[in-house]
Amino acid sequence: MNNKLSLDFYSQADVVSVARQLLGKHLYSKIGGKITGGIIVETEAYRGPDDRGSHAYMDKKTPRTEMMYQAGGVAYMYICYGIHDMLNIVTGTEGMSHAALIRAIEPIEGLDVMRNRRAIFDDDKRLCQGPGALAKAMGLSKLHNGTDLQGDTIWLTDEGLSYSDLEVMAGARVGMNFEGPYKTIPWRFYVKGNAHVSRPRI
DNA sequence: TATAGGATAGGCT
DNA sequence: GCCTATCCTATAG
Repeated sequence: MNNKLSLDFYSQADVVSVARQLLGKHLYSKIGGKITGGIIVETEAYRGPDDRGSHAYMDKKTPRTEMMYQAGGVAYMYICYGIHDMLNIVTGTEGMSHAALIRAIEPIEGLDVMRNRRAIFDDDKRLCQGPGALAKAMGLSKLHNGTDLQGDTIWLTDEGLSYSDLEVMAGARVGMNFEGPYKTIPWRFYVKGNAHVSRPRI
């Protein structure tokens, strides 16, 4: 596997473009000696400091957001609603607080492991459908915050698959509970008609 | 220190 | 469709 995404990819300045480019890339994790992974089919871009939806809005620096300011190519993970772990890909250069949330993958590797972690045995399309579900299926938690994506714990590859603009939908991000332009800005990208995309398909 | 609320998912009406 | 578990984080006092 020599087709890991490079630092050049992660250091791109435009996180919205990166989120779009991530569709079709493969995401893998190796946790407890078990490899799981699949094709990214849904992402969202978070562009601090101007993005009100970002944890780094207004350049907010806290212990939690610290990882978002690292140079691109590491994981930013945090817990949402006390229950769900979220996996983000940090992008841009050091000091930029940009990140792309991975919301859903189409599982292709380690299906049995994912079924067991999720305790779902009769509906594979639900295994990684949504950011919390995906992290659980792949064995990821906020313990993996800061993981270097060039390593062998979490990594992304280009397997030659890409989706054309005709196959991709852009819409408002999920869970934006505030008012203003960033509530509805179309920074959520997903593969049209793909069964593994999470709920709100609008 | 105390407390309100969140980039969700699953179960129930 | 509506409801809420669950606990960490951020912010205020």
